[in-house]
Formats: sequence, C-alpha cells, structure tokens
Amino acid sequence: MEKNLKRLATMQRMEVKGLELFYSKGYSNTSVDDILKELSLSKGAFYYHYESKEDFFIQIIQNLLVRKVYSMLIEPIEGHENPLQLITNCFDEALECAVHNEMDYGFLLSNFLNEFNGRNARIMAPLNDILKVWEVNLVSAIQRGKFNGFVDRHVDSEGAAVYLMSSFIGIRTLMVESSPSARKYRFMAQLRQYFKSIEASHTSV
Amino acid sequence: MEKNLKRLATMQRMEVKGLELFYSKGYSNTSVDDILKELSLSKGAFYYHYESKEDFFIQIIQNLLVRKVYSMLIEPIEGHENPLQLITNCFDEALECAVHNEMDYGFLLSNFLNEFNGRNARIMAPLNDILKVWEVNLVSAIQRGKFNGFVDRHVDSEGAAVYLMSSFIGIRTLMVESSPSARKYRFMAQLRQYFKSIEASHTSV
DNA sequence: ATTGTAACAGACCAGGTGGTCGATATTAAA
DNA sequence: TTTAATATCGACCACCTGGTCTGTTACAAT
Repeated sequence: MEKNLKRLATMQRMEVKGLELFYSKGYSNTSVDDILKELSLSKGAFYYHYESKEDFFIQIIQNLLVRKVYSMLIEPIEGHENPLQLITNCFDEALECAVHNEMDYGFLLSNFLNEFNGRNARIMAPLNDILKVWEVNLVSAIQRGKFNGFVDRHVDSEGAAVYLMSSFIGIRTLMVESSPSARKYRFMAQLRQYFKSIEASHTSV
Repeated sequence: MEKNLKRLATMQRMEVKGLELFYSKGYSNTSVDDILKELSLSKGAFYYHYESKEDFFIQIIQNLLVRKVYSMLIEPIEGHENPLQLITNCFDEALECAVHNEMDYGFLLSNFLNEFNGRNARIMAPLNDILKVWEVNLVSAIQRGKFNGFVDRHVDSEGAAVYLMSSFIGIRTLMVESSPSARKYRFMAQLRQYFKSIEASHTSV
C-alpha cells in the first residue's frame, strides 16, 4: 500500500511546480522540460505518470486549482452571516493577497480561462466546472441573504452572481501591472456601493 | 510618394491578418508562418518590413487595436447626454456584438493583457496606454455627468471607472463559453442597478 | 540471492519556431 | 534601356517542442 506513496509524492511535486510555471509563464510558454529541469527529473519520469502535457494540466486543474479556488472564493462565503459582508471580506482578502504578492500574474483561474477560451474544449470543461461551482455558491449565498433579510427580495441572484464574478475577474486583470493597491481600494469602495443598492431596504424593517 | 503605397498595402494586409490570428489563437500559438501562409507571402516579405514578431505585434497594437478600442468603447461615450446612459448603451452594443459573433474569443484587449501581464514589458506598455485612455475617458465622462447633474457629486469618478472597466473585462471572459446571451442580459441589469446607486439622487432636485 | 515490477534516466525523433541571407522580381527614375 | 532601389522569394539554420523507446535503477516479495 505504501508502494504508491512515492508515486504520489513525485506526481505532487510535478503538479505543484507545473502549476507554478503555468501560472507565471502561461501554459503554452512553459515546456515540459522547463518543469522537469527545476525538479531534476527526466522525460521518462514525466511520461511514466502522465499521458501528455494536456493530460498533466487537466490533472493539475482537478487536483490543485479546484482546491485553491475553493478555499479562496467559496469556503469564505459559506456562513450564516450577511452574505454581502462575507463576499466583501472574501474579495477584500483575495485582492489584498494579490497586492502583497510581488510576483502576481492575475487571477489563476481567469488566466487559464483566457488562454483556452474557445480553443481547447477538453481543458475548458474542468475550468468551466470550477466557474460553475463558484457561480452556484454565490447564487445560493445571495438567496440565503434574501431569506435572512439581508438582501432585497427583488434582486436577481443569478444576475448579481454573474456581476460579482465579472468584476472580480476584471479587477484582477487590472491589478497586475499598475497601482494594484489603489485600484483595489477603489474597486472595493464601488463594490460596497453596489451592495448598498441591493441590500434589503432599511425602510421596510 | 506613391511608391510606398504598395509597402503600406502589404503591411496592412499582414497586420490585419496577424491581428485576426493572434486574437483567435493567441500570440504565442500563432507563428509568423501561419500568417504568411494565409496571405501567400514569404518570410522574406515579412522580415523586410518588420524587425521581429514582437515588433510586428506592437505595430498591430498601435495601428489597429487602438482604433478598435477607441471606436468600440471610447467614442460612443463622448457626448453631452447622461453619461450613465451613454455607457449603458455602449456596453450593451459591445456585448451584443460579442453575442452575435459565433467566433468569439473574448475581449481583444483583455486577452492580450492576460497573455502578457507581468511577462513582457515592451508589449505591455502600449496595451497599458490603451487602458489608460479608456480609463481617463470614463473618468471624464463621469465627471461630466456630475457637472451636468446626472451623477451624484459624492461618487468617486476614478473608482467608478475602475469598477466599470473591471466588470466589462470580466463579463467578456465569462461570455465566451457558456450562454453569452443570458449572461449579457443579467450583467446589463446589474449594471443598471449599480448606475441607479450612483446617479444624482432624485430627492435633491 | 533471485526475481519481477514500479520508477526513472536520457538519447533520440519528427515537426515546428523565429530569424537570416543571397538570389530574384518589380518598378520608377536616368 | 540601363540603373538602382524597393519588395519578395524560399532555402536554410540553430534551437526548441511534445513525445517515444530502450535501458537502468530501486526495492518489495519470494
């Protein structure tokens, strides 16, 4: 049973390093050799564990990317408090994390989305799955908010979710190059403004 | 004087086709030969006019991309009417255009932004220039709106601009693969919601 | 110790990449 | 018609890419 422990260990090493390089240089600008070189491994090792580069990347998505997005954007908004507050805190933390990361290349998920959008259906499938989970989670958070009297009942939950996802993806793109901190601050202020407009009206309480 | 007319003609052909392929396949997944093949031109022709592939791409940005973004996102919001209405119409039209384009790969500018963000300073420079022009234009439109009584005076123009850019970039990414039309509709509804929250309050009139 | 298999090494390959370079075609001026 | 600059051709190069394959190690079971 412990025999495939080594197997999983090297696979983990390859996938972690792979994600790191794919993120920083892009998928097609990162060669299999690039990854192997940094790990002092050989082609033989790689193609013993994976059928192809594409297959390898799909494994990375399902093993690593899913969890990252989950812990960064989904788990933090699962709670019974005001969902608008949860989302605000969640976005704030995620953006703050990006600000402090001096080697920031944007939002992991959306970078890959952009690279494969309309170009590679096999890779897009698991990426879209992640997107869907995120969306569903946002929708249910907002609906919870309606039920608990935090969010105006007339608000379209799906619409708000799409709007939130859009703005997050976009701000992460805009934060990479110029004045990330300032842009984060401005973004968060407008997000609160938007939230104010969809929260349950105070007069009706 | 008309001697360099032929020169400009073939350069135009190469750049137009280049942009088309760079957009649909990405910069690094498009080879110079790909472009040349479609135009029945040879390497010699290409490297007679351009120093390198990178140089070629920068020319494309400055000659074609700038104009496209300008006519699509900047020019339509230059007017003396309600800027929030102008921006709404502008976004609506841009998104509608994407919905009807069966070969949509996302927002031209943001695709390249994503591909080169933090990776290629020479290419990022002209891309950031375009971004800046867009931002400045949005800011001044909103300020105009404040002056003319359409937008609440307490609104942070820079913040609103960043927020608008973010959401637009994001929605274009989300519209590529799944149900673009539905997402566009939801997005526009929430955009109007946000605009309602920053327009000049009716009570103060 | 022997065996068998899982894990890895690394030479190798075919195809593609950006880019070079001398030969050639086109064309406007002399 | 000659000339000379402009514009284009296409063979060529060094290098890199994903992927294959044969061989070698490490190690658990017998």
